[in-house]
Amino acid sequence: MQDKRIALEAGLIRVGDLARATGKSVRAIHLYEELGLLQPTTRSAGGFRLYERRAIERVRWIDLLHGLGFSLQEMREVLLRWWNAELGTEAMADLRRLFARKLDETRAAITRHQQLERELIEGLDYLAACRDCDQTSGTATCVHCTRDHGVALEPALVSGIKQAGLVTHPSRAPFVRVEDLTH
Amino acid sequence: MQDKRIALEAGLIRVGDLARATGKSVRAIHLYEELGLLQPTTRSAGGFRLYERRAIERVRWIDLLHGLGFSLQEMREVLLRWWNAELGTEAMADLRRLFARKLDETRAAITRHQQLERELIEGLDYLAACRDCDQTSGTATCVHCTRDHGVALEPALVSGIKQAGLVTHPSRAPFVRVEDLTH
DNA sequence: TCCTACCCTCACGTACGCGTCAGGTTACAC
DNA sequence: GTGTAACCTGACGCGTACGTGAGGGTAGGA
Repeated sequence: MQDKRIALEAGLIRVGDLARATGKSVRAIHLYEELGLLQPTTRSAGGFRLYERRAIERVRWIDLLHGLGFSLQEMREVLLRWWNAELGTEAMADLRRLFARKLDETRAAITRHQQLERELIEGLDYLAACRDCDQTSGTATCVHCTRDHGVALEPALVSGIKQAGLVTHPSRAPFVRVEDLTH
Repeated sequence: MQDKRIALEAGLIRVGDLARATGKSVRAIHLYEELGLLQPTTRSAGGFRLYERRAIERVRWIDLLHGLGFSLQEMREVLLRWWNAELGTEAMADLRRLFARKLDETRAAITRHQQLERELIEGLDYLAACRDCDQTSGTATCVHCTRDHGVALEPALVSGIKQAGLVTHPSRAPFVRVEDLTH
C-alpha cells in the first residue's frame, strides 16, 4: 500500500505515465512487451507494471526504427543479435552495417518522395489553367479539353482520372460481348 | 474463336498484359476492379477481361496515389467526386486543393526522412569509434562504455538498445515484487 | 471506509493490399 | 482434336500494429 512512495523513491513510473511520456497507447506498450521489445523493471505488489524512466528511451527508439521501416519483429531481432553477440566490437559492426543499409533506403525514400513532389507540382501547374476556364458543364467535357495548360504533356496525376472504368457500385462487373462492340 | 483477332484490331489487351505492363499482379488488378477503380472496356465471348491500352495509365495513376499515401478507398472517392461533379471547373478546383494538401504532406514526409537520415548519420558517426575498440568481451560492457565517440551525446538509435528489458522468449512477463527490490 | 482513476489479463475485431488455393473454362497454336 | 497457357469466380489466409471490450482487481486520496 506504500507502492507509490516506494516507486517514486526508486524513480519508477507506471504504464500510463510511460504512455503519456511517449505518445503511445497503453495497448501499444503492452504489445511491445508481448513481442519482447520492452519489459517493466518490476511489478507492484498488485501486479502493476513499473518502469524506470529510461524505458522512455526504449520506446522512442522503437518509434525511430518504426519510422525507418522496421517491423516490431525486426526490432526484436536487432535487440537479440546485439545482446547475444560474442564480442561487443562485432555487435557494433553489425549495427553499422544495418544503419548504413537503412541510410541508403532512407535516401532512396527521399528521392522517391521528391519525385512525387514534382508530380504534384506539375499537376498543380496544369490545373492552374482551369481556374479561368469558362466551361459550364460537367467533367465529361474536361476529358477532351484542348485548352493550353502551359504544360507540354498532361500530367499522369490528371490523365489517370480522365478515363471511364468507374463503377458507381463496386464489386460486380458488367458483361458485354466483343462482337457487340467492334462495329 | 476470332477473339484475339478482333481484340487486336480494337487494340485491346488482356489482364495479364495489363499486369505485365504495369508491374502489378493479376490479383491486384482484379482487386482494383472490385473496388471500382478500374473496369475492362469489354469482355471476350468467353468472359476474359479486355482493356484498352489507356488502362495502363489508370493503373499507373493508382500507383502514384498509392505512393502519396492514398488508400484504394480514397482513390475511389476521388474518382467518384470528379465524375459526379456538377461543374468541371469545380472538380478541378477540388483536385487542386487535394494535390496542394498532398504536396504539404509529401514535403513533411521528406523533412521527416531527412531527420531520420541525420539520426542515422549520427549513429554511424558514433559507431565509427567502435571500430578500433580493444574491448574483447560481450556487449554488456558496451552499455557502460566511457570511450570518446566524438559525439556530444549518445545518439538515440544507440542508447535505445543499451537497456535491459529484452525477453528471450516473448509473451509472458515475470512477476517480481517491489518490496524485494527496494531493499 | 469508500470512491474513482487506473491497471490487470484474455481474446476477439479491424483495415489494408493483396497471396493463394480450388475447381473449372477459354483461347489459340499445332 | 488436343495440349497448354492464360483466364474465370469465389473464398479463405496473412502480416502488421494496434483498438476495443469484458470482467475484475489495485492504488491512493478524502
